[in-house]
Amino acid sequence: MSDNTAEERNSKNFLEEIIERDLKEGRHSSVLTRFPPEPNGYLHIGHAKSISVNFGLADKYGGETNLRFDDTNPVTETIEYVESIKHDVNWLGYEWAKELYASDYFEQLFEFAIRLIRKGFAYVDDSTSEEIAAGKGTPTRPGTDSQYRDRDPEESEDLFRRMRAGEFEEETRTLRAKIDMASPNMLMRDPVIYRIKFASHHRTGDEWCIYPTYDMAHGQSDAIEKITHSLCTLEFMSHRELYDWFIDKLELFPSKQYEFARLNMSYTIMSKRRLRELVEKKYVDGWDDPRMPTISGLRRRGFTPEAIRDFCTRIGVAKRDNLIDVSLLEFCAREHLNKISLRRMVVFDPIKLVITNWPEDKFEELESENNPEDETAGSRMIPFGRELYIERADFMEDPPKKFFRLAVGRNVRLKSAFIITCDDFVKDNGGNVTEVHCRYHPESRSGSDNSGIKAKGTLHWVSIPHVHHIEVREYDRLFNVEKPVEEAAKQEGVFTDYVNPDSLNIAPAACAEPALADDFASTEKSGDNLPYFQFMRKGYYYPDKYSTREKPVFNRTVTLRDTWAKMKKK
RNA sequence: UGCCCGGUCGUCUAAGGGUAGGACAGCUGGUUUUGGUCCAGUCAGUGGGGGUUCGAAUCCUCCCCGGGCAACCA
Repeated sequence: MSDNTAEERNSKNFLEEIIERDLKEGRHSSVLTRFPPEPNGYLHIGHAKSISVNFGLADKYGGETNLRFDDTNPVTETIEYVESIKHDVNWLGYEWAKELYASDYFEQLFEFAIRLIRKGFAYVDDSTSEEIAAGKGTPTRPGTDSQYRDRDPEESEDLFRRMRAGEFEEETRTLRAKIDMASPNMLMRDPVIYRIKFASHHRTGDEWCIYPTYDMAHGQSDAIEKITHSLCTLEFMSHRELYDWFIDKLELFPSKQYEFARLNMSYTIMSKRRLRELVEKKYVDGWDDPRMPTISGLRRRGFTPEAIRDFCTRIGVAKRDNLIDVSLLEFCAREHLNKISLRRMVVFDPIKLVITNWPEDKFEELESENNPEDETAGSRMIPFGRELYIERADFMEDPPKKFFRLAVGRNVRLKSAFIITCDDFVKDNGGNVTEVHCRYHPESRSGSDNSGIKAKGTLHWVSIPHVHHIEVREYDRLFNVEKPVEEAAKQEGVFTDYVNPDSLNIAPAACAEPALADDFASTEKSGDNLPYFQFMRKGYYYPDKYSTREKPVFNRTVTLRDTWAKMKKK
């Protein structure tokens, strides 16, 4: 046990310090957090961070976390999103204490509003949205009082009840908190807290035609649930003053809001609005397109929940803006997938290899381990014969010294099979190599090699008569600049200008060993628990949701680290 | 130009008056029937100026830089 690990264990992030302080000082005796998504889009990796923070912290201190949908705007919210969010949180491996909805509190929030009106802390304003905006002032100029600001509380209450009754058109009246039109905090300049919307709500239907705004609902919901630590992202910082104001004026449970920096990741975007735009304008296949940073996209791509949780732990929590390198996510994926994935051999760009001293009609089944990292994973059999496919890139006519693969006069090991020596090759009229001829060494059989022959490299291969064709989809980053939104602002363009046109490359007929077809047949019922694969020397792959036995489709999650590719670049 | 946050290796994140540490990325080697994994090593940082102090990433101050704030969105 070194000092370093001890140090790591003791280091706390600022939220942990706050919680420990509150516990120690007796402010709270337990911890209750909440994850409060608005059901107006799919969850993304940034939400995973928030989920990890909220559930993780509660868990660390023996507390619980509620899942509360912030569903105060029926215009944009749907049940489809509610379902996807629940699914994603579950899939990530978290269990909420209670499933709640801000809409559960509509009646109570209405009563809160009445209470504010009667205390003189809120008033009905007949101004148009333009007039309200104009009256707000600017960050450097104070606002001006609405002409309705000093309306009698009785009159406001009456109007507010009539708003609820549906007597007024949308946009004609709002309820505003009466705070301070000169506050340096724009949000304190009499914010609108109720608005008229004749919209059906996914839970309350047509019961309401007035809906509370975020500020009227969020903190109050926290207080109703007795949330101890209400953790949100930095952009809500200036809402904190309002959050506290409501709790103070309504004399509610003193929930406290703390803000942390949201996750930003290179070569992607993290805004529901913009992700929706990618979906609607068909830049991608849907919210779960494997290139999307959504949880559903990552799942379809083949990332594991463990990898995503590990990622969220590694990125930490702080208040400074950040841009996490996507390579960290890839590292987390490789680290987990390496331990659990089944190894299979798939040749993407085949070239024929003939074992000249192997009989034409002879085939042998060779055993190969499913996962060298996991003895319990067992093994499978692979047919071997005279004619095989290997990767075109694994043979060179004119190899450099550092090339460890096939070339005339050189040896390589065929994975789980024999060492072969290359004698010759055949070219077509165009000068393309069409066949490679090799001799195998019988005494070099995998597992009982007493040939004494050395081979620098090992190749994957498939027996040509036994090939199963599969479609493989290889993905690259969705955007070709690190920060698409910032870049667009700088160049006075739009973020979609930077969508990477080569983010999807389909290999329609890669050649797979037979075992892969069997693996797939046995998992065709689909779901979230398909097996994770490593195609040897290539990368990690996961069956796509549209994959069938007739037409197997695999998504590349991430490549293997490739130091040879790096050497070639230099 | 107002208010509020923030600034530590390339990227994240620790150190809360006492040796600036870890991870990812990079680079070197070693092992290897995956040029994977694993192992070892290495490169690299406190935005700037003053001040307090025996001692400052840490406290004070001025400056610089970055972000947020003017939706009947959340």
